[in-house]
This record gives sequence, structure tokens and C-alpha cells, in this order.
Amino acid sequence: MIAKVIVDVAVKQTDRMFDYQIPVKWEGIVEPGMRVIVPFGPRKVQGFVMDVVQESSVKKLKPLVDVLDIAPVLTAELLKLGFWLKDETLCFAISAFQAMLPAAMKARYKKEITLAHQQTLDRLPEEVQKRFQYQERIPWEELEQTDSKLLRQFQQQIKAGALDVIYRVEEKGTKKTKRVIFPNVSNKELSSYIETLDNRALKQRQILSLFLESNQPIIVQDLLEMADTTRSTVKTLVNKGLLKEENVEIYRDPYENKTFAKTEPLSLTTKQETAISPILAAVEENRYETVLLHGVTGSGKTEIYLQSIQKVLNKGKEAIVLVPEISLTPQMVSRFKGRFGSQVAVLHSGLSKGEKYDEWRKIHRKQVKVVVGARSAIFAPFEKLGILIIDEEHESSYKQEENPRYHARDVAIYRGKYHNCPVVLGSATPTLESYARAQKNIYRLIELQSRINDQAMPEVNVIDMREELRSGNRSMFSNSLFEKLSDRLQKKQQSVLFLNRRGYSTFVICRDCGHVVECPHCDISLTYHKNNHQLKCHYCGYQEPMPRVCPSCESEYIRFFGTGTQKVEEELAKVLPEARVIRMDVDTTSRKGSHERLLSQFGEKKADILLGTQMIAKGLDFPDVTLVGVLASDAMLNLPDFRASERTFQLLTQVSGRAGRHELKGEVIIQSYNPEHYSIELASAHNYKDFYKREMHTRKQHGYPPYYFLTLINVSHPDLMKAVSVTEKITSYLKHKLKDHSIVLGPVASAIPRIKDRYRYQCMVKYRNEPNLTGYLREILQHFEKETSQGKLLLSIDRNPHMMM
DNA sequence: AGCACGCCGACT
DNA sequence: GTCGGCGTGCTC
Repeated sequence: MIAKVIVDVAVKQTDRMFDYQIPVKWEGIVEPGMRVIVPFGPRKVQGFVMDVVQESSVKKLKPLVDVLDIAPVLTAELLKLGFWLKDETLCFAISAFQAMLPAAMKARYKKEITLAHQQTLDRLPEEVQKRFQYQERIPWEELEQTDSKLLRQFQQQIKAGALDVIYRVEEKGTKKTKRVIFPNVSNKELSSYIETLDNRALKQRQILSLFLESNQPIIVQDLLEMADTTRSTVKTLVNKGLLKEENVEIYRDPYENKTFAKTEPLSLTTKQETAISPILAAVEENRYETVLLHGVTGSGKTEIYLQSIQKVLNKGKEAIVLVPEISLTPQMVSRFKGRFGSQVAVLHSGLSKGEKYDEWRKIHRKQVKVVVGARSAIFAPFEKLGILIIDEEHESSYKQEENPRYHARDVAIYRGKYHNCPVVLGSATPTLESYARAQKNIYRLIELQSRINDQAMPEVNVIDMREELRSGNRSMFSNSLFEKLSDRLQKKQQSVLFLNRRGYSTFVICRDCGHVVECPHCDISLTYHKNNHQLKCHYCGYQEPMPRVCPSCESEYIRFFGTGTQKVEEELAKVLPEARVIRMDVDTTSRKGSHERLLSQFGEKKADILLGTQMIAKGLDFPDVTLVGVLASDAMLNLPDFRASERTFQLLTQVSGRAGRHELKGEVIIQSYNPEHYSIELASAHNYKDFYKREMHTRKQHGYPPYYFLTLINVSHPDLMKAVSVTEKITSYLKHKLKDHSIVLGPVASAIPRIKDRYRYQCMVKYRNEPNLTGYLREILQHFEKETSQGKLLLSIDRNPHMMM
């Protein structure tokens, strides 16, 4: 039997199947979707079995050397999906498969040197002998670090056959095990043995009767505790052959110390009833359908998800729920765990590699029926999917920004069609793409226009910051915001202050000559970090101390500019010294669990003001928050991205949704330098529909999605001229090949023209119908293959880009 | 990606 | 004359 294998070498030349002989002992065991270890050239690599066949056109096949899985880790569906992803995103097959599995399952490769078989040490050079004194195997990296003379000696011995090179493949993830004890004989024998026990053997008797009662394996620690005894007693019984010890694999449960209050389905409002019925119908009829659930913040979308999932579970099927990375807060997790208990696995970036691996294996072993997770959870290896839900459908985190550059929404729809089940996209601010599809009846549109209990939407005031400036207020808080903050402080209500850092970073500028300190390797200004008084580049990590005088004109008036959360915090302390502030940003939430901890502190009312970046925009639901302030609402508007308006609208709507979700009425203050901009005006009026119409109009005018498809080709090279000329070649090739009404733009420098000493150029294609474009793009990759594989030239193609930079 | 093979320049 | 540079091509 022959296995067709995709090997773990992500380059063009090996992006195909290689045939291997399946040794007789594994015939019938090796199946498509399993991981194997195969010899590849002189070394060994991991691979995925794609198919098992009878014949091969290759003459001398090597046998595969190991099988890593008992059951396939990729289902037949996922194998097919992998090739679809490869076609769709122009990535290598191996990259597609690796994206579907937890990182812990990726192979690690080790090269080591050992003494050849039957070789004695004394024949080797002294230096070499020394190295083998304390270890049988010497890691290759260790040798590479030593002097070249020794390295050469080793190489000679390898050539002479006295030393062997061995290639090992290891799994990154480790399985955690625990020792359990269980009876080695029948219950009958056990009880009869108890009779014969000496009267002094109290503990032994106790232990054995515990097993008679429970009839199942007991973890050693638990057993010791239950019988209040020590290892030696247990050992005695094991030695007598009555009990047996064994290691069993256990799962790390990231939520093991938390209890989730069991929740019962809430009774739905009439509006929710109407909204859920088409979803339930699709579940019932095993019918694929994509439903766009457009519900304002606080309209009760989650309860709709929960009850739809309940229906799916009742049918014996499984569910995947995607939530944006950032909102995988305990609040969201506990709603799912509370309703479905141990049937839920959670997959998000807050977990360690090992924890993710364990959660994934729960899915693989069908021990759970519901997965709640970030983007990659869309690949959960379920085989009886009954529903796929993407909450906050518009979130940019659903698009992967590295190969394979997929969008979770597309994968969800692929899987929904495969499993004949509904896909639900939920959002208060759907992407224009999705809403347009709903308008064209490609998706079914379900709208929830009002909040639960008809709670009013918060009142939104837009403050013109130019006016403030004119009237002499140069602080970052408008008078109105300041007054409201003090008011809440007095009433002992809470406020949330939102600072959008993207676009407004704390760059350093000289007030005399206007010189801005930039990164020497990237064309971007450095950001000031207060804690260590350093200037840092966000793209390459370069750091330098904050200069005391301007590097250009030596003026002393060099200051940092812009508003970081740290700066806001300081200002707050000046104007509202009595306010207790919790600051949430990358700096304060980098440690594991700190995100969660800060939020719960705020929830316990240990602070009056929550100040933060993007990460506090979504999903938070605190009853005493009655004021939300957005400090710089238009920071994003000026980014070089055709979605800037859409992002601003989404963000403002999301942020406003944080206020007044319960009995207390909410109020929102939006500070802006562009108050008349339609994103800001319409967001403050809670008017999605008009925003949609308005924005669709601009998209049509400028030839952007949803009217046009987009493909972005990024070229980067250390040599500026080379970067330009390659982009130029690509651009003219595409112009030549594509239809006249398709638009090929370029070569243009990227928004950040240089990162890590590489010049960056791009070519953008706008088109409506180009069935052969994928082929042309493949041609381009092929044409530059040699140059890209040498590492100097970097080409990346993004079909449906979300980041234009 | 690794690794071997092979062809040119500067060294014991 | 050999060592070692890295361009080229292959991996079932």
C-alpha cells in the first residue's frame, strides 16, 4: 500500500504529494488525514497523508518511518478544505493544513550526532571523545557554536562512518499525564482478599473497599486523600498484584477552577422569536443558508445564538461559535459554559499552547459539542456540524494577515455548505460586503432594531474639538466631557474612556525645526515609551533612548506628541485627582490573565473610570456604566484605507453600545475634529442604514468592495530599484492580461514605504469578473520563484485585503 | 527548508 | 595542490 503525503516543507518545489510505501505492520492503520514521519532526502520530516492507494508511478519508494496519530487529525472534509484554501489564497497545501491544527502539533526537528553502531570511543580524536563523555547524543546546534576546527573533526568522522547523524522529529506539544490506580483483579477476588487481611492492615482494607465502591480508576493523589494514607500502602497493594498503576492522559483545563452558574434559556421577546425562527428552520431542515443577523447593541443576539445551538445539540449535532479575539472575555465564555457546561471547548490566544492543544483534543475526541473560539476555531474537526456562528461579523480579526490569508467567514460558508447547515453572521454594524449580499438575497437578512425591553439607545453628543481649542481649552478633555466625568464621579456611577491609539501615536517632534524622530530601518516615526524612557519602533522593535536635544537642530524643545493612554491617565490625575482609574492597553494587559483581572476589578466597582484602547470597545457589559467618552474619534479616519470610514462607524457604534445597558440611562460623548463627517454623524444618530447607503455610494465611485473585488500584491526588497522594477513588471503583466474594465494600479509605494530595511511597493487590482486571475497570479509567483526562494525578494498576494499597509 | 554536488578563487 | 565560498538542483 502506498501513502500520498504532503511534507512539512513550505516551498513551491515541494508543494505536491510524495509517495511512500506503507510498511505491512501499518497497512489498514494508516489513513488519510493522519500525520506521519517520512524520510525526505537525508532527513526526516513530518507529513500529512492525503490518500492511500495501491500503485505509484515512482520506482523506488521509501517506507514511511512513523505514524503519529491513532485517528486522523484532519477529516476528509478538512482535507478538501485545505486544497480549497490553497487555491483560494495561493498558499502551499502544507500551510493550509497547519493553519487548521493547534500550534502544539507542529513538528520540531532535531539533528544530533551519535557514535556509529559498534564504534568505540577510543579510536576517535581526543577532542571528539571529550564531547561524548557526558552525553550519548550531541545536538547539532551545540557543535555549530564550537570552533570550526572541532566541527571539521566531527564532519570527518561522520564521513568516515564512525559517527552517525540522526534526524529526529518531535512534537511541540506535550501531553500531561497523571497516575491513576485501579484494581487488577475482579471485585469478587478483591472482597475475598479483604477478608483475609490482617486486622492491623486497616489502610489496605480501606483502600480496597474504596475501589469496591467506586468501581473505577482513582487518581493517586485523590486516593491518598480519601484513605488518608501514604504512597507506601498503595505500593504494597500494587506489589501484591491487587492494584495496578497507570499513566493516563489528562487535559489541562484552563477553566478548571472556575464555576459557571448554570443558566436556563431566557424567554425570548417577540422580536427575538421572529429573528430566531428562520435559523431554527434551517437547522431543522438540514439546509445551508447564511443568515445576517443585524441587531443593535443590546438587542439580545447572544441569547439567539444560545438557543439556536441548543436546537443543534438536541439534534445530536455540533456547533462552532467564533468571537473576536478581544471579546473572549470571561463574560462571553461564561455565558456559553453556563448554558452548555462541559460540552463547551474554548479556543483563544489567552491560552497556552498546551491548553489550546488540550481543548482541541477534546473536540477531536468528540468529548465536546460546542466550540467557542477565535478565528482558527473555524477549523474545529467536527463531523456533524449543525450551525456555524460568527459574532461581530465585521471584526477585522477574522481575516488572517499571514499565509494562508483566509477570512473565517469564507471558511464558515464553505463548511456550512458541506454540512448543509446554517451560518449565522451577527453584528450591530455588518460589513458592507455582508449587508450588500443580504440586500441581494444571497444571505437572509434578519434585523433586530430595538434593544431588549425597548431600552433607549444612549444619547450621543458630538463635541467639536476645534471649537474647544478656539475657546481656549487646550486639554484633551472637552468641557462637556470633563463636567460629565465629575458628575458621574459624584453620583458614584462609572465611566469608560476610549482612546483609539491607531493613527495617533506618541511620536517625538522638535518644536523648533519640526524634525520627527524616525526609525533608521523603517519609514515610520518612533513611539515614546514612558516606562523606560525609550523610543521604540512598532514594526521592527528598534529602540533608542529619548534624545535630550533635537538630533537635527540641537534645540532643547523636543517633545513627544500625540496622546497615549499613559498621557491621558496623567492628565486625568491632574484634573480629576479623586477619580480611581484603571488603564487597559497593551502595556497593562500583556501578562496572562491581567486583562480579565482588570475587568473584574472594574466590575466590582474598584474604579470609577476605565480607560483603554481598542480592547475595551467590545463585549463589555457593566450595569453602572452611564458615560462613555471617545477622546479622538477621527484618529482612524485619515488612515490610508478605503475602510477607514466603515471602521470609524463600527467603532463608534460599538463603543456607544457600552453605555446604559441596564436600568440607568447611558450617555456618550464623542470628541472630534471632523464632527460633520458622515461616519461620526451617523454613528451618533445610531443610523446604520444611511451610513450603508452613503458608504456604498463612495465605494461605487472609487471602485472598491463590495462593487469590485480587490487583490493586493505586496513586493518588498532591500534594494529600492529592484522593488520598483519587480512591481512594475507585475503591474504591466496584469494590465496586459486582464480585461479593459479591470483596474490595475501601481507600482505605488506602500503606506509604510520601508520596514526592516526592505522597500515596499504594491500593485492593486480592482475587478468584477476575472475568472483567470488566480492563474495569472500563480504565473507571477512562478516567474519570481527563484528570486523569492533566495530570500531577497518577498512577494505576498492577498485576495481580498483588509490591511492596505 | 536542508542538503549534496560542483565549480571557481586564496591559502597551508 | 587543497579548503571553502555559495550557485544549482533534488527530495517519493
